[in-house]
Amino acid sequence: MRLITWNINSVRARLDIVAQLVRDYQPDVLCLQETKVQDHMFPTGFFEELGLPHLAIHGQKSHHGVATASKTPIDDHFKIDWCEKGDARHIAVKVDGMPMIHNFYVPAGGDEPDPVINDKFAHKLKFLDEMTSWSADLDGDHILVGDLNIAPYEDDVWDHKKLLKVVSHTPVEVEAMLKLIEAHGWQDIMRDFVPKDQKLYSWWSYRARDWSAADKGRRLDHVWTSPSLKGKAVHMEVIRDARGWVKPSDHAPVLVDFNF
DNA sequence: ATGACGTTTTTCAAACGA
Repeated sequence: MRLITWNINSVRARLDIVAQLVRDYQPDVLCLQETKVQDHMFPTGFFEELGLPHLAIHGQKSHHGVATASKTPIDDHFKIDWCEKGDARHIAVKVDGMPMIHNFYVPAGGDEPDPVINDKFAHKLKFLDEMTSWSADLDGDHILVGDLNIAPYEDDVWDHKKLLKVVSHTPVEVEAMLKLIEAHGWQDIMRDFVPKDQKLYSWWSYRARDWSAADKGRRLDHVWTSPSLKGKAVHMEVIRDARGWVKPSDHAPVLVDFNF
């Protein structure tokens, strides 16, 4: 089973490269974040033509939004309203023969890493706290993917020391994420395939003059599994090339093959 | 670290992203 997660930064603005990804990599399940489209305007016909006709979408106008597309039928799906804000940051799907797949878009957190003066950062920490409580009570087999907006390890960013006060890599966020991982025993699949002392990124800013040459990346996107699924992932790659496609997202897709 | 870039909207400027 091939799973790809990708923060697409507007699905409607990027239909061409979604098609390119699906054609070139043939995912069984594709999890998108930041779709930036209300459900009634989602390009469902486009996904049918791509061979991913089964959709579970949770969108809103302008911001956020997640969508999971599958080759085979989605038997069940549900959304969780984290922090009771009514925003679109999660959808879970159950596809036959696979574990439950949770697709997340965790709040970015704004600029200032201080919950007292920055409501967005406070929201991010509360969101992580709710995910931690939820994870602690979670039974069964689950896959959790998405843009979690935190690069936890030193080699998940291009310069650990320079990013210590930059939201996405601050100690308070990293501690919250490690606590979240511990709560369920989440397996960090990307790091099972690339050792923690090697650089691994999934996002590069649009603002760099030459993103690839500068290579000032961060690993903001993740694929985790329940501990019961240890050993089921057989391949992982960050599709870095996609960051250089025409009119790219600032995130690269992350691909994992599972042997269920 | 900075500045610079891209998407969206009761648009042509501002909010948001990370």
